[in-house]
This record gives sequence, structure tokens and C-alpha cells, in this order.
Amino acid sequence: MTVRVRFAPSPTGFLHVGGARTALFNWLYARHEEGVFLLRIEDTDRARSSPELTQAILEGLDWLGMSVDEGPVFQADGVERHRRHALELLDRGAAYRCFCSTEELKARREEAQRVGSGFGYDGRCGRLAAEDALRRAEDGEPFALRVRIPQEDIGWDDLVHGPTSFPVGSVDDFVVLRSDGTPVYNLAVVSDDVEARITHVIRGDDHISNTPKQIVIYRALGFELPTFGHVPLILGSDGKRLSKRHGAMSVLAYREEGYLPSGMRNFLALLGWSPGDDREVFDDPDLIEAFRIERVLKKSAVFDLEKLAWLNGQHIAAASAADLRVLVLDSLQATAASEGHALADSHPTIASESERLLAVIDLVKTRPRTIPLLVAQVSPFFAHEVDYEQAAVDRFWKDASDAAQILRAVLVDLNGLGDWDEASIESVIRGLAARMEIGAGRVINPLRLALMGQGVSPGIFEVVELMERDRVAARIDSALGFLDAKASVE
RNA sequence: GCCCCCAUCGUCCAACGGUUAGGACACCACUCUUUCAAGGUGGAGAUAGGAGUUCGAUUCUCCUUGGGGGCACCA
Repeated sequence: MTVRVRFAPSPTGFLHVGGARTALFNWLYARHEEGVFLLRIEDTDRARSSPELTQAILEGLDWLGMSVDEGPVFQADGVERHRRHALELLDRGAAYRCFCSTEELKARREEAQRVGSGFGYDGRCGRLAAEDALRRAEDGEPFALRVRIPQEDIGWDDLVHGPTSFPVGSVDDFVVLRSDGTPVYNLAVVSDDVEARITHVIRGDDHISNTPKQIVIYRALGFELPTFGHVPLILGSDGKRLSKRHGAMSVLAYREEGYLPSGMRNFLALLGWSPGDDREVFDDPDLIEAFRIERVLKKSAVFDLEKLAWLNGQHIAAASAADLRVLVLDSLQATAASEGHALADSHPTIASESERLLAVIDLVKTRPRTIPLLVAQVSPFFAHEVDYEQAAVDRFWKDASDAAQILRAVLVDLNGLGDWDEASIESVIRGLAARMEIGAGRVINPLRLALMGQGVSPGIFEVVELMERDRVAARIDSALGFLDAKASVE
């Protein structure tokens, strides 16, 4: 039998990190088992749901590369079937009419709370004589349908928790059909999962206490139980449930911040799961191959942005220059647009020099952990001009006239250079340092700042080579202008 | 109040009932040197507490503590 799993978010918010990981576990399991991954939007809470949020969830899944095999199907489309199933529960005697009003129930719950006893429904309408209940219904008295919980323990063998059970009496009779005739969540879920022939229900830990209720419905309706697996939640850095104050919740925010989908996926997969050995950096095929739902941990994990950043850096370093180029160009384009000019104004040749762009990306991609940081390393190789990072200026151009003197010498020697290649450039720079009787770093660091506008870059000789003769000369020239101005102020 | 779930370094993960309790992120040194947000080497850092089972518990059982989830005519 082919495995069929589903991810069933309600569109009352964007796709958040916790939901994304639940989706990921479902998706990985489906891919590993060569099964089907279905998406169901649980939109029966009309007031809180919106098409925009549904769209945002779809976009989040799409960004993370979790391809949906079936759906999205909408829970609201199944209301008639849900109602049929609820009525069938009544026919089969598994549910009864409950005439208690919401006000009564609320009052009783408050009283119970005050006295300190259980909050649950006491099952009183379940003890009504059948003919009385029927007569009251026929007289037009409003009623809800409530499932009668059997007097026995309810348990199942959970994929991640193992044998799990709820003792007799710990689950209350619950409503499946409201007095206005609309079905309630626990019924809808079962009906939909049966309809979609779901074989494995993999969902968040927070549904554990819904499971016995749903099992009762499955049994009462004569449906075969799926296998349940409850995966742990993700916590914030303080060990509390993830919320806005822990930073970005929406996975799409991570796209905006420059994380790669593969890095995010890798990171999320490692939250609560490991392959059992020391591997941590995975590409997609490896992840799918290695994933075992049985190895998912029972305890909840804390979301660690630092590790995500590191992992993302690993993915950037491993990505092809061609793939990264698209992201770099998009980013630069967006910046140009936001500043109100064309990309060609700030980076005149970046579109035409595609070979050089690829070479630059390959040169710099080992360092940055996010796309903006990658862009910051790529940009100077094509930029019309660079801004100088203050911290680097303070450190490497502390003495402006000294730095200017060194850069002038560099410019002269570089201009006299015949072959423009890394080795020749290195010998010129080192030769200059030796002649000036200073350490090579005294030349290299000010030069790096002049060329890159920042204190970080790959090895300087490669940078000089790839930046090319004219641009290097222009950069040094601009730097000299800056330094002369700085020196005159000092 | 009741029910359920969980518990190894700060964090994420390892460890057939027998290991000097391992790896990764972060941190701290050192190193390469030419910068670090890259590489290399090293360091510090954990089995929540208490009983029990066992020749031997991180591992099995129970209790305590702590944390999480749930107890709707929400999903």
C-alpha cells in the first residue's frame, strides 16, 4: 500500500517555522517512502481564515521546495460529508443529542473550576431516554451532537512516542456537530483523512490529546485507523513556545533575510531528528535517503539562529555559482530599484560580464552565511564605486596619510605590471612591502579596504586579479581622494 | 484542578545495560597570515534529584522536581 501523508494547516496565519518543520517531516517521509504528500487547508473557521493566508502558506511550502502531490484540498468543501458522518454516528448510537446550552455549559465549567474539579462534560444528555431526546428534538429544541466515549482505555502505537494511551474517564464526550448543524474539527479531520485515504497522520505534539477522540470516531464509523506520529514542537531560545518575540516566525521572512531553502530545510530537519551518525550537512537527496520517522525525537527543540546561519553558509559554499548568480542579481536589482536607479547605473558591467561574475561568486562564496553577505562580497567587483566601512577605516586607514602613501606606491607598481595574474600581483605587492621595509599586511589591509570597501575578502591577490586592472586603478584613485580628505581634517 | 507528553554540554544531535559519555553550533585560546564572517589545532562545557532492578545504569522501573501540551458548540 502506498504511503499517503498530509500537511493540514489552518490559514489563520502564515507558514511559521514549527508548521514548516511538521510539513517537512511529512514531505521527507512521503519522499523516502515514495508516497504521496497531500496538502489540506483547514479553513472551516471562516472568520479567521483568508485566501491571502492560504496563498502565503502555499508560497512558503513552494519556497522550501516541498512539492505537493495532491491538493490543496479545502476542508470547508467537505462540510456536507462531515455532517453525514456526524449523523451516522447518531444512527449507530455512538453519538447522542445534547440539549445543554452553551450558557449552561459555560456556567458549569466555571463552577467546576471554582470548586477545583474536572472541567469536562458530565455526559448528562447521554443518559436521556432515547424517546425523550427524540421528542424534544421533534419539538424543535436545539441540540448538538456529542460523541459518547466508550468506557475503556484508548491507546495507539505512536510512530515517535511508541505506545500511548489515555485512561478510562480522562476523555469527555465531545461535540461533533454544533446546534447550527456545522461540524467540529475532530470530526472533520477524521472524515477528511478517511476521504483522502491517509495512511500516516504525522502532526504536532499538540494534537496528542485529540487523538483518542479521533480514534473513537474512526472506530464508531468502522474505519481503519491510520498510523499516528506526533512530532515535537519547536521552542524559542528561552524554552517557551515560539512566538514573535523570538524573531521571525514566518518561513518567508527567512527568504527575505537571505537564507537558502536548502539550508532552511537542512536546519529544520535537524531539529528533532538526526541520521544517527555525525552527518549534519545534507543536500536534498541525502536528506530524503537518510530520513526515518522512527528516529524523530520525542522532546521539543530550541530554534537556534546561529546554527541556521552556519548551516546556511555551508549551503552557500556548496551551491553552484550559477544558482547563486540568480540570487545575487535579484538582490542587487532590488536594492537598485529601492534606491530609484537602474542596476546598470551602480554596476555597469555586471550583466554583460557573466563569466567573470561566476568566477567572482566562486571565489567569495565560502565565507558569507547569508545572501546579503554574499552580495556584499560580490558587489565591489562590479560596483561603480564602494562605500568604506567605518570599522575597517578605523582599523586599516587609521593614519590617512600613511595609508595614502602606501596606496600610491601600490598603484605605481601595479601600473608597471606586465602580466595581470595572481602570481605576478603577489610578487609586486610583496616586493613593495619589502622595499618599504614593512610587513606585507601593512600593504594588503589598506589595499583590501580600498578595493572592497570592507575589511573582509578572499585572498587579496586573487581579488586584485579578478577585479581587473582598470577597476583596481580607479578604486585606488577613489580611495586616495577619500584619504586625502581625511588627512586634511586630521 | 484533571489528563497526556518530555528531560544528555548554553543550543542541536550521538552513545546493543559495559565508552576516558562522542560530534556540531556558539564560546575561549592558539594557528595560517593578509582580513574573517573562511581553514587548521586545542580547551572549557552535560547524563535534573532520589530510590529500585542489575555484577554493572545515560540507557529499565517508580517517585520528586522542572518544562511543554491539552481539558470549547476554536482549529
